[in-house]
Amino acid sequence: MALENTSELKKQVVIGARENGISYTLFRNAIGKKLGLNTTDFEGLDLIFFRGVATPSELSKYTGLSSGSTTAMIDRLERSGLVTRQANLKDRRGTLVVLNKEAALKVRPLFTSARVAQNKLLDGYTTQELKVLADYFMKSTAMFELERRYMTDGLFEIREDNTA
Amino acid sequence: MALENTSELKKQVVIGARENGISYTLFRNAIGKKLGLNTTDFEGLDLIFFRGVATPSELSKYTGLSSGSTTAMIDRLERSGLVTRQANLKDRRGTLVVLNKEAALKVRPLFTSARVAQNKLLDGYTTQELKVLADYFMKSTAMFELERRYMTDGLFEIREDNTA
DNA sequence: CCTGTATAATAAAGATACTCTACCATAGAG
DNA sequence: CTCTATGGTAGAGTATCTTTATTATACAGG
Repeated sequence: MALENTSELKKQVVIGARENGISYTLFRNAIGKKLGLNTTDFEGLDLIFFRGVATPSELSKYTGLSSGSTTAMIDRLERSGLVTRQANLKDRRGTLVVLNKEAALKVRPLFTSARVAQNKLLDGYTTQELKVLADYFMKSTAMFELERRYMTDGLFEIREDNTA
Repeated sequence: MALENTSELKKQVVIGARENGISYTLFRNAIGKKLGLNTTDFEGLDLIFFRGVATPSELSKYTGLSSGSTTAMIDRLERSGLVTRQANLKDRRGTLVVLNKEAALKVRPLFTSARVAQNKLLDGYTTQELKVLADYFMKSTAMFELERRYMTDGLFEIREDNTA
């Protein structure tokens, strides 16, 4: 029974991961709408929010957008008063996009409820179980990243900032 | 040490979940691009692919699109020969969108590699650990769904197809 | 039965966002 | 101190999204 059960469990995990991803995306879209931002702009803001700073190139990679669209996105965010472009002293070709203080005050509260709920959810797991979850996410992320590169570039590229 | 460790682990899980979501989305976008579909159309096709059938309403909820955009999306998928609209005998107002056989043959191979990799990844976990993962995803999905409703509707609605 | 209201889906207009190409400035290699 | 690669922006043309209006059907109540 344990063996069949395992197969069934694996299916549940795969489907669960999928549905979790969907609900997470829809939740984030709802926040974006609350802020009056479209999906793209909120995705960008989200990265800047978590990192504090981001370059247009990073935003482009993160969102999968073309460089032109990324410029337009930053324009819109800047016009909305949420972010500011700053000179990049390390590379004078580049630009840094930083989050405005008022933006942080506007965005953070919208995440509060979910953050609390997520913490409460994780309180229900033992240290050992949390390790399993953290381990899974790390490996799953690496896996999807590899699969994406495999899809995009045709085949593995050995040298790269990542392992693989 | 165990207690501090737990707090740190929770952070890792939160960040891991986030990055996993990002990599999953980018991976799926790469598949969509391979099929010559934009993000929206592929998201729709993806639902139809996993379910076999879907109504326009379901597609609208799933993608977060307006009804008009959903109609346009189905038009494009139909023009691409990937899906077909069928009459819904249970509700004559409605329509059913079904996946064409050729589409399945075209789409499935693109998921094969990732499916195998995902299976291999899950092989590394015990039955007990898989239960933890499945449990987490179920609860996390419900949590985000509740948070989304909370965000969208302003407050909880007790009666609904879900628990809450 | 048949009237009122809600739901499913579509259509078309106008606004918005995306891709692509071209372009400028700077970095880094040889 | 050239040559090529990288970071970013601009603008044209195309594609997509939202909004409003419309048609058809469902379902509840009198």
